[in-house]
Amino acid sequence: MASNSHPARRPTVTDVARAAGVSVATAGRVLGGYGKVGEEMRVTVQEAADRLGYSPNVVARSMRSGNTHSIGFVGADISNPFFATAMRGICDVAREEGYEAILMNSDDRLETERNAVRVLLDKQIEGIVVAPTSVTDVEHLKRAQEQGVPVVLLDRHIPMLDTDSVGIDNEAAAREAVEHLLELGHRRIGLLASVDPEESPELVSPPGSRKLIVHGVARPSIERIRGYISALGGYRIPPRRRDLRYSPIGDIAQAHQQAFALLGQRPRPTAVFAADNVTTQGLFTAARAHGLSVPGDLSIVGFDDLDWTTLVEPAVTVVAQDPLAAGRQAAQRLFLRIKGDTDPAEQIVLATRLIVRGSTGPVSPSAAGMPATD
Amino acid sequence: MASNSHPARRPTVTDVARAAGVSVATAGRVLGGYGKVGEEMRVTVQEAADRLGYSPNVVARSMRSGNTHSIGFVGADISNPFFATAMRGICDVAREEGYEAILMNSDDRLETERNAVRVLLDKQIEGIVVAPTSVTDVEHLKRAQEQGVPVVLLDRHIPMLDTDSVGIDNEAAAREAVEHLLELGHRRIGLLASVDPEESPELVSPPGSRKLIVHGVARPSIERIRGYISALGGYRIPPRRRDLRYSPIGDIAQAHQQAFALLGQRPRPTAVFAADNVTTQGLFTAARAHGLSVPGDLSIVGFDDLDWTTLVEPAVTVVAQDPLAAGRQAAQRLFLRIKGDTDPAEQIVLATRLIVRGSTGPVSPSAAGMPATD
DNA sequence: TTGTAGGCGTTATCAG
DNA sequence: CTGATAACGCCTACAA
Repeated sequence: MASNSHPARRPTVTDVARAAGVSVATAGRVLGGYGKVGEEMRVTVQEAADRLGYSPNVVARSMRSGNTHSIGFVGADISNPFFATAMRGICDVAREEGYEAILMNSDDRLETERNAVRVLLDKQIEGIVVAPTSVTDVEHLKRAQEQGVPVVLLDRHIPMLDTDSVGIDNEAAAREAVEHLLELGHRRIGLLASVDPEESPELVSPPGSRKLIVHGVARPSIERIRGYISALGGYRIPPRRRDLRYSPIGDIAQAHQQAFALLGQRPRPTAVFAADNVTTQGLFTAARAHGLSVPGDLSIVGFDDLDWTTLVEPAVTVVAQDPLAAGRQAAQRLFLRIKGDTDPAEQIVLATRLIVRGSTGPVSPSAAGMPATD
Repeated sequence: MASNSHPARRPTVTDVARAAGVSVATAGRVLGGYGKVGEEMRVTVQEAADRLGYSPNVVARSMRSGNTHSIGFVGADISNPFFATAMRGICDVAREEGYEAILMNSDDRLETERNAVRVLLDKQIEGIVVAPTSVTDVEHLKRAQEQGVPVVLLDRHIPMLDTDSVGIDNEAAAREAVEHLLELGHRRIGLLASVDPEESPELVSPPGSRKLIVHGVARPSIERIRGYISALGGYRIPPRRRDLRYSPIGDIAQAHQQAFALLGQRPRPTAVFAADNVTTQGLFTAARAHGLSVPGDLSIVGFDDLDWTTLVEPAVTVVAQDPLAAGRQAAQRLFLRIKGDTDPAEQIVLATRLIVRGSTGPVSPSAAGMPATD
């Protein structure tokens, strides 16, 4: 009842030792569970510890041992379902290993990410999982590695950095999605993608060529655009600039507008591939706003198997990835490195799956304003 | 180029002091930004620090000062959108204060939660935001407070614990939702709720009374059931046991099944209130599985304004809360306490909003198998 | 088996 | 203003 007014300083090994009438070394051995201690001593000390409510100060322990048993995770935004689920996987693996995870949001801003990494390093975390904002500006990540703190990349691979990464084959996944549409007879297929306004992709057609080439760093959306172009190429269809629309990352309103504009064209694409979950949602609402019947007037393929894609009518055909597995794998890889594994960096590619649902169907003659060229 | 093979030990104040040819005390003053240092010394030390790439070891700093600049968050599951968004709010406020957040999932299991809290305390975090699993078993939280570590409750209030809490008025929110249905003329209104199988609510009718009373701790779902009963009571409608269905927390398949069973009754309720986002989804899919037209055959009110509720047709009428604000407020409260505020514990009640959308409409004569009793 | 002493990196205290 | 020194709580040599 009579608790001290000032919040009772946590008892230390020294306190327990004094209370038990033994040396700090002995108390330490019992409480830390190392070395040899006689049976009587052990119980005496343990009783004293229990009585005082002793619990180890892991900060002091970390200070001595150098092991903080903490890892860091840096992602764009934890409220994004992809990162939230990945974080869940990371936390699960961390717990299995007796570690905890510190979470930092980068908001997809390089400066914030750099800060986050620095803070984590200063906190002496033993490893970092990061979904990097930039694939070119990576000094901060390199520095971490040089300090002996392993880094695992999530959702992105950085060739110039000798680092494990966990992700998917974005180009192949997109290609599969678009090929699905092509096989259904669609020939005019639009694309929606989220891009960083600062480093938006450039579509270049070399002089004298009808071909279109994408310039830009290896962000997921860029690679997915490549997949789209590549799939069309397989059918000898040149992509048209007007059929590719971009919106800023994470901006659902812009995604809707871009999709709406894309679908307002005459003639209109008979199918659209949305390269990420935000544009998928924008595409879906835009199709409805235009009063288009799906898949009658328009076929839709989206990215990421979010709940809502099965709840709407018709359910949306999507490219599915597994963020929980991605998080787990990234963490597992990280712990291998923490434990000293020095194998060459590996690029782990997780499977994606095209889930065909009601939003895609054969091209209808009425919808196809322009017949296929072949 | 010639980087050491063994990952270069981080330079310490001592290293910098030696390199600059000054005492550790002076170097410490410059690098830690405390005390008085002459201008020449300052630049000399700073240059040496930059040259060596010095960065403070905050673990050692924490060890001395006792301030780890870390807080903990314990929630059921970060991959749940509610917690993910709340965590986002917590992280944002923490960053503003120069703190970081350690995340731990409790999976809604008491034992896991206890462990999490213990680990966090041992890590010397300075405060905890927790969405507690149990409102009765709170020894671990009390212990934290006794150690001088402030605790703020999220999404739940525990009367027996003298602790700040941030949440909503679950009973009032549910009542508003059900009253909306009553005003539309519905008289037979079903309820779906997620409950902990271990402490499932009991519906008791005192002998000789037609009244139904809910026993159970103050979990959100229980309070929402109270709101449902209270709303019906306002219209002199006795709740019927068969119209109340429960499914285990987080189990979407069970939620669907329970909803399906509820809608399979003859006569069927003309409206259903789902008390949380999982049962809302189950209710929506079950209605479709029965081929019911909404709101023609059945009106639906759900809980939580998730994305999908606006994407489906018709959009779902829901009770909306603001998890981002909840997280922010909880963290703000926590930092007040960390800074020493000793005002009496406050129970912060955030506003909810009934968003009326297409899934609710007036009761149709054909759907009402049984006329109202009055 | 038990105890003593020192140090991890930082900051605070005290002299100079 | 600067420097030597002790201390935070724990663990590990080493000595007894």
